[in-house]
Amino acid sequence: MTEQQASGDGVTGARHGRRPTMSDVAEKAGVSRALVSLIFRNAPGASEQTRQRVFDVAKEIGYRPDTAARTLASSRTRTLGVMLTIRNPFHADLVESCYAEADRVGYDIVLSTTVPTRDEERAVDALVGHRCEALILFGPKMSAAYLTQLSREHPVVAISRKVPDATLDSVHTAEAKGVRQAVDYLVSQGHRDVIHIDGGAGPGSAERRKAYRAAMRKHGLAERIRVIPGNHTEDSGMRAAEVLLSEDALPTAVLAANDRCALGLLGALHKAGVKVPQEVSVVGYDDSRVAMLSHIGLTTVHQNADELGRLAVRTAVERIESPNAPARELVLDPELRVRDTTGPPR
Amino acid sequence: MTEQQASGDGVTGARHGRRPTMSDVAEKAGVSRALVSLIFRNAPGASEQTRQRVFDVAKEIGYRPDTAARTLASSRTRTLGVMLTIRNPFHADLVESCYAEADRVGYDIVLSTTVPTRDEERAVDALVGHRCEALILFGPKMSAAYLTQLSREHPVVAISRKVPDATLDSVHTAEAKGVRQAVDYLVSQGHRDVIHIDGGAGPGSAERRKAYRAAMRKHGLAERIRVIPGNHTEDSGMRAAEVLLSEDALPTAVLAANDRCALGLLGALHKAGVKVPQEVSVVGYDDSRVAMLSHIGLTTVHQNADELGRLAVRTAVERIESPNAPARELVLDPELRVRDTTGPPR
DNA sequence: CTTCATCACTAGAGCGCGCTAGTAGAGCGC
DNA sequence: GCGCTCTACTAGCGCGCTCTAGTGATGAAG
Repeated sequence: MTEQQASGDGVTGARHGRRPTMSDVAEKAGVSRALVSLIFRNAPGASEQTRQRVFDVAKEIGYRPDTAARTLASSRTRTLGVMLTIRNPFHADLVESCYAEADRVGYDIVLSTTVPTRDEERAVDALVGHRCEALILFGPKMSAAYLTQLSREHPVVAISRKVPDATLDSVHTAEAKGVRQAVDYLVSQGHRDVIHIDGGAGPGSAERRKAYRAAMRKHGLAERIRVIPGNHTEDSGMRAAEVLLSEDALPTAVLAANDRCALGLLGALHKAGVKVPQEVSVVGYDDSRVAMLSHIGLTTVHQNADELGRLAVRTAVERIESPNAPARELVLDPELRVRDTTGPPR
Repeated sequence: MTEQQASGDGVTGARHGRRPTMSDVAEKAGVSRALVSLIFRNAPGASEQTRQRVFDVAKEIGYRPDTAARTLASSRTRTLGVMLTIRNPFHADLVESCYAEADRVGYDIVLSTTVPTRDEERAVDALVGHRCEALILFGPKMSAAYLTQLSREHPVVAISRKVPDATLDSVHTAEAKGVRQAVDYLVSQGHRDVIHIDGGAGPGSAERRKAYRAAMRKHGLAERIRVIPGNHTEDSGMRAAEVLLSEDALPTAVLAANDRCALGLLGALHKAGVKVPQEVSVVGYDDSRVAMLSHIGLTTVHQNADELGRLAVRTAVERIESPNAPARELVLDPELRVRDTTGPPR
């Protein structure tokens, strides 16, 4: 690493003084603080002329409303808290649709991500601390007990997680249906050795695992059922590949926990010289936009991110407006998207 | 979509009552509010016994400190604002390292992303509204004027963006060096028709474009210089592919604006049946973890995300502590990572 | 005994804003 | 003139917390 002193004004001068407040604007514009407040809230009751002058003054002295003070003073924050895993490309898709819908209904969004050094509880704490009026959790892995407790204290919408006897709203895809489609398709192609890398405690994993077992049994392949433990990261796909490659024979098809897992698996297989789909077919889950774009052409179970995000925001807002309404579960239909990582068995 | 009423308690009961405050905790624990405050700030001056009792009571009634009130009351927020583009996998890498370093130095991080419906200005406004003590901008595309103005009002660290005559701190990779390595390598493999899809107004694009031209000239390939306009999204790679495929002959190598652009390009080439690297070699830029993992095995210019994030946070904190220190520019060396999307020309 | 330090705790101001309850003044009808 | 309405504005409380300047109790030192 090299370090240089920027060639600009060298010493950057006495900057970053006291942050201007509403009173500063009011004083400079020759009006009361209350009027400035009113104007910045877009409330009626100020003349157009004064309004303009206040905005001009504000811009001139670099005034921006203080979110903290606003939040504190008003009972409403009109803010939704979103917990996500930033590494997950599917979550990026969801975030975009959430923003779009939140804009439409006049809410702000605050993001809080989990990273390896920051668990879900910390991410949630940050959102609650910001006084979000509702929490939208993308594929939460937290315990059902914690989730239930949380939903007692705040409006909570879970995406891609079904909670039995739920006291919270959830929006998800019919996991079983997606898995069934995938297995049916693989079997119709002639596959019999279809294995599943599961998502561990990840959202929807239990349902997918169950559905995989059921679908295999339906096709009379109960004896070929095999589940390799995994999770929702690329790493689990790579590890599963190691396991498979260490054995005598590869299965002819693998149903991965999600797209990330599938990508990890593909990477490891590719490194080992295994041809996809000639030697092994691979199916993902999510259809995150990246999977579609890359030249991988991943066959995967499509979840409608736009719709999931939109519904989550709408449900959250409705929950805020009527906290005592019955908990709802919105279920979207998935759809298998056949691309290039699947084909007939070798 | 189907909708079901969750099978739980049906009506969710009278929930989400008034949020408990410090006073509630104080009253229930039989101490003053000030003491509770002190305990939650981890300040000395309370007995171990009382401390424990207060924590117990807080947990029992579900108290969590209100960030807004905290922020308002204290001059410091110990919060760094990070502006990013959530779609960009490289930004995910950066976010992770920022969190890790922020934890180490005792700062919080607030994220604000740009999405198609939310531009950089709005993302920055949100951060400033949250009273972040410094802003860390991942590859900002805003005008130099706006950036300079912003840096006069707040400590600002830009990642991957060099600002001439800077009054702000920046942390980036030696763009030119990376591009030169890539061109040198391609030429050493025998390529002569090396074209460049540029990043438009994206961070570092100007430098990379310039370096590409210089490197080509150095190899006596001035006449082969060709820059296709693009940006930092997958879409631009796909569009560039369209352009190239509509022509008589493909170039033998393409230097993409970044990994996302390279991925889009690879996808489109693959769909058109063009073999990589046999017919065309492709080089990315960033080395986001996804590029490495996928079975793409993208040849790309590695930027050290861990180090970039770490340095950005450190620089931000140092800037907060000494606002008048000279602006700094930290430059890391990039490194070409040769994988599977490059080879000798056809 | 007094003095002083220390510990454990409290009172209360104020952070920047939203919002309710007001007021001053203009315009109007009678 | 009077009362009325309407527009354009203002006063000031309080949101939940931090933080300074305290208080009272205890114990050790002199």
